[in-house]
Formats: sequence, C-alpha cells, structure tokens
Amino acid sequence: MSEAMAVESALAERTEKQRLSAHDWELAALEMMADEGVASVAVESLARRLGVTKGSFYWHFSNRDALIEAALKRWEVNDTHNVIARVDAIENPKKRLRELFRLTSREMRSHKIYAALLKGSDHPVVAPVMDRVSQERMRYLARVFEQSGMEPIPAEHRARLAYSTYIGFLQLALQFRASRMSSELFDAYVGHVIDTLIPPDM
Amino acid sequence: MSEAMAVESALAERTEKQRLSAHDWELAALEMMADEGVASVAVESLARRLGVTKGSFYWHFSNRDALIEAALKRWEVNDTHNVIARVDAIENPKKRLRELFRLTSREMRSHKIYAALLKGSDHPVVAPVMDRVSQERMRYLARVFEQSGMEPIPAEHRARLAYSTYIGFLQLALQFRASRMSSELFDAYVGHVIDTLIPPDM
DNA sequence: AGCTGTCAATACGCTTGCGTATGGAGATCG
DNA sequence: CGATCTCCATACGCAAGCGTATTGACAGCT
Repeated sequence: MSEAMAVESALAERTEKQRLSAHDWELAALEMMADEGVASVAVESLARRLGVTKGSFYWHFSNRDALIEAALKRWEVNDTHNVIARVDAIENPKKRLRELFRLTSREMRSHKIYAALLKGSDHPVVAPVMDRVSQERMRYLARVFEQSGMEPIPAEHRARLAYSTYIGFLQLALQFRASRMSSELFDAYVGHVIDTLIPPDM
Repeated sequence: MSEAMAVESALAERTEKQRLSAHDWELAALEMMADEGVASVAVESLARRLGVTKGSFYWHFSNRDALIEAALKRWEVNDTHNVIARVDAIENPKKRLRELFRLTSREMRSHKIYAALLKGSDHPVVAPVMDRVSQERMRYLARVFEQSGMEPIPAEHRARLAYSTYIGFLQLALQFRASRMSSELFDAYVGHVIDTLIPPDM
C-alpha cells in the first residue's frame, strides 16, 4: 500500500531526499522488473533513473545479483502473504475460493511483477523464489479445495489446474496484445472459470 | 519428423557437409532457443556451435533479427499446423478434444520451444508470431468445444481456459524444479484436467 | 575546527555481443 | 586455365554492462 505509493513517487522524492538507501534501490529494481523484466534491471540504467551514478549503487550492494535478491525478498514477504491473508478470514471455503479468484483478477501491479519473474525464472536468483512462492500458493489452494469437499488427490490436481490457469492467463493478457479483453468480457471469463473450477456438485 | 532428426544431428552432419545454408542456421537457432531461450540466440555462439565463424553468418543473413524471424517462420508453419492436422481427422468432437489434450501432453521438444518463445515474447519479432499462433490455436479449441455442444460464448471462454491451462502448466513443469511430476502423477493430472474441462454433462 | 563515517562522482579495465570490411579458398563454368 | 560465384576467416570498431579504485562532498560528533 504505502509501498506502492513509495514506488510511484520514487523519482519525485529524489529531488528532496538527495541520499539514497538500499531500500530505494530495491523499490526501483522492482519497478523496473515489473515494466521491462528481470533482465532489464541494470545498475547503470537504474542509477540514471534515480539521478545518481553507479558509484552510489556499489556502496549499498556488492553486485547486481545482491540487489535482485534483496528486491525479491522484499516482494516475497510483502506480496505473497498479503493475498492469502486477505481472504483467509472468510469462513465458507467455497466462498473463500470464489473471493480468491475475484481478488486475484484485480491488482495489476502485483501480477505484472509476477509475470516478469516468471519470464526471468532462468536466473539462478529468481528461480528458487518463484519455486517457493508457487509451491506455497498451490498448497494453499489445494487445502481450500479440500475444505470445499474434494478428496486430497483431486484437490491437489485441481489446485495445480487452477494455478496453471492463473499463470496462463497472465501470459495471454499481459504479453499478447491480441488477447486483451474488455472489462465486461473479462468479468464474464472470470465467472466462467469460477463455475468450471469450483465444484458446484459437492 | 526428419526436421527433428536434422536438428539432432546438425553438428554431426557438419563434419561431412562443410558448407552451410541459411536452413542450417535456422535449425541451430531453433535448437538454441529451445534449450536456452530466445535471448541466448547469439550469432557468435551459434557460429562456434556450427564450427564456423560469424563471417559465414552474415553472408546468409543481414542481421540477428533476420535469423530469428526466419527460424520462427519455419517453426510456425511446421509445428502449429502439424498438431491440429493430426487430430482433426477424429470424427467425434469430444474424443478429438481428449486426444488433443493427450497428444499435447507428449512431444516435449515442441513445448520447449513454445515455452521459450513465451518467455521471449517481449522481443518485437517474437511477439507477433506468438500472437498469431496463440490466437489460431484458441480459435480451433473454441470451435471444437462448440462442436461438443457448448454455446459460442461459453465455448470461447472454455477455450481460453484450456489454453491458459496449457501455458501455465508449461511454466510450472519446465521452469520450476519443485513442480515436476512422476509420469503416473502426470497422467493422473492430465486425466483430471480432461474430466474437468471437457463437459461430460452435455 | 577537525575527524570520521556515509553516500556519491569519476575514471578505468574487462567481457560480450553486434555489425562491417576485406581478403581468401574452393568449386564451377566458360 | 582463368574468371566468377559461393561460402567463410580475420580483423576491426563500437556499444552496453559489470565491477574496481580512487577521490570528493557533506553531516554529525567531539
């Protein structure tokens, strides 16, 4: 929340706050990743963006990978736990699932970063993070499917299916210009997904 | 088929056939893309791989993008139409869908390239190709869902859902070490997907 | 006022990768 | 047998990006 704001006005703040902290670099890195992918996180270009030179960067971080690692750490704790925490209050597991789907279908910024990390998951620093995050989210999904009345094995399959749907949709929507939808069409699609993937029969 | 073989033995052939053609470079580029992604298609490294220097490359192609474009063109006509053609013979649309799912769940090589292109779809040459291919495949899916008895709109949604599942699974399976499955588990998963996405009720 | 610690600028070397220029070897054709 | 065409090697220039070394500016403390 104030995280997102801080990112937005990172450049503006710089005019007043001449000195930077590691924190500022991490936010800028996340911003960069969301817009242009992990590969585009370059220290010299980031430095330009922040109005300094790389002399500053190498004071805060030992190298580029250290920055990426720190930024991802920040992202992992902030974003992942947030989404789950927000729906976990809902009692009825099926309602919780539907709400989870609906919630996930908003919040573009978080998804842009996730998609970027997905694409950049050949990077040795990125891979383990994505591995953990995906695993964790799928486990949570499987648990809720179980609580909705499915047997453990089908629940696990359904969780994988649902999560694949999420990932696949990200690609379709964010990468391909041709498969962008109007908001009504999108809502209808989300409805269809919910009806198809959340068992109405049991 | 002989395409795949030609790729496999591209390096071996080189010993006898000292002179290369544009065709050879395109195959090597596809090979490289499948293994290490679009970004790794570099003329100097490819040249080393083929046992020549880049002096050769720039005789056949004007620049790197021209190679990528040519390779993708070759891939697009070969791979995309192949998959569809192979199931299109089956009369019963539901059987055809199931067969399509099952067929798709084999053939690793084709998927590796597709996944690589997916990740590299920020490249201006790659994007339009992926755009076309995805669009075409989804349209085909939607048609078969319709023929299976669904109304046009739900069929379109279901096609998008199914295709998202495919894309998402590719990521999960190919990128993340943690979510690789045994072949029995995989088969069970494919079964679950088929049961969930192919309407048994109508 | 001087010292010290913090953040940043400048300058340098190194690697990778693209693209160009030019010359050379082998085949083929006349 | 020489000319030409095809394919390739070598050598070069150039830009981007990482990382290092050194120096400098400013703040806070003593």
